[in-house]
Amino acid sequence: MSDSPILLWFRRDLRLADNPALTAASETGRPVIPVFIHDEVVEGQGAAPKWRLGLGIGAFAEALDGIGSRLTLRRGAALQVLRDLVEETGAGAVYWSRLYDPRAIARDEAVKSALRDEGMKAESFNAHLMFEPWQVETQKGEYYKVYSPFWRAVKDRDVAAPLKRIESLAAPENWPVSERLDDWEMGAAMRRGAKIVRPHVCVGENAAADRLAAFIEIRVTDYKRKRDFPAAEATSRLSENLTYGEISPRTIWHSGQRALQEGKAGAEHFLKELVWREFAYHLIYHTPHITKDSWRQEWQDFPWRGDGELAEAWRRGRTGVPFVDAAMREMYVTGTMHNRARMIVASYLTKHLLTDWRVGQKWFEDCLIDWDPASNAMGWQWVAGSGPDAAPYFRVFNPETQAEKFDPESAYLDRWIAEGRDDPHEDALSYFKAVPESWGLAPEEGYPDPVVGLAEGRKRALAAYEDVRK
DNA sequence: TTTTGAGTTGTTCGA
DNA sequence: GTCGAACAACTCAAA
Repeated sequence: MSDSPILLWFRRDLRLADNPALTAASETGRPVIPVFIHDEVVEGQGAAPKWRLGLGIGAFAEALDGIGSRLTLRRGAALQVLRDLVEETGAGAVYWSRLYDPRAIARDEAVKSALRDEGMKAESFNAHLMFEPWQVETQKGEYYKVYSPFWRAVKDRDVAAPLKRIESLAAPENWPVSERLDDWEMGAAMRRGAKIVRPHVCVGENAAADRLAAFIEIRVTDYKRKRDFPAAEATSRLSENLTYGEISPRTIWHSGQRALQEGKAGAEHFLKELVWREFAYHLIYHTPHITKDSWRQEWQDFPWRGDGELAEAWRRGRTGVPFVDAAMREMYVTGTMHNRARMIVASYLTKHLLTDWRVGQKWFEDCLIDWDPASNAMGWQWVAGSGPDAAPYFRVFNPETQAEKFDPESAYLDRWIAEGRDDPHEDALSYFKAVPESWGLAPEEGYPDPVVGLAEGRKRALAAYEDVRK
């Protein structure tokens, strides 16, 4: 038992550096068997995140090969797979990094108690967050419901320095049999050609570290000024890597803190964004219904429209509102969307089209390579008005005004809208190659008329929101 | 217990 | 073109 192998169950912590579970396992000196389990919690993901996860697993398997270890892949219910592996390898312990969304918590609690009942050591670690949701509380001992006080509560806390990259792992006498990643067909649901999206993703721990370094070196100074401009390439784009744990939040935190100390202007705004992610996890942990139901009880009965033609126009980037359509196409082709654009398309769907925020949430889950259950639940409800720290009811984004303010040169629209342009941008054309033929889209078809007038939509939204208030 | 100040990201209208 | 006010009222968090 004392020298029995440890199963290291990887999930969204696909990295060798600053991985507490991995470090703890390594320090025992016992053989470590890295495992990734493809279970229903993975199965429930949308097309793009699942495809992107497959790329992440592939890169991480290579990284493990590089240090003389290997990643064992198995399909099935997590508990059963772990039991099988214990049986096959004689492992005496299972380590993993905690997750915080309700589905994962339910699964992990069941796994932990079952394994312990069966005499196994089962330990979870924190690799995903800087501040555990239960370690931040108000003076009254409650969780935070507003971002600013949350920020003030954590901003001066000490965050432990990142752990060193693991350079070698003791191998077991025999490796368990692994399935082949290709057989998992992680990209099978990608209706948009994976070939179209592939050039826009940035996979793996090394790439993530390079991305961070480049951001801190070049862009953080102008972050405050430029981050709101979707055509500016002023953001870090690290959400993609954070999602799969290819970089740790505290690695980013410490880089940001160093930049702050060096007097780089945008550093504090950057750190605040990282803490927004923490806040989203704080909320999803304390109020897990945020992923499915109105966070505010009084919004439960808001007469949202369900899915339908309007939502379909929104999904297809054919609302007739250039900024909205540009953003939806950006997401379809690249798997990401600029933050400001996310707010605008969400506001348009929930307010101008009065459509249920869950319709939008679901489409984002299908399309975003940085899909994150906590950030998205919080973000959608924030825009819809049903969430914590919510926008005042009268805050309805006007996509035209926003375009004038944040895309004054029209660079974003030019990049993503092909119709009616003499020499359309390559990315704008790639959208038409990416969409399913069944959508029947072609750039020469012409640009659609607006599905609803902006002024009319705004008026209608304000009236509906007025009603719910009473 | 009560009070106080504040609350990510907006738009429109009229001066 | 620019600027301030109005658009509501309520909840949150700390003093």
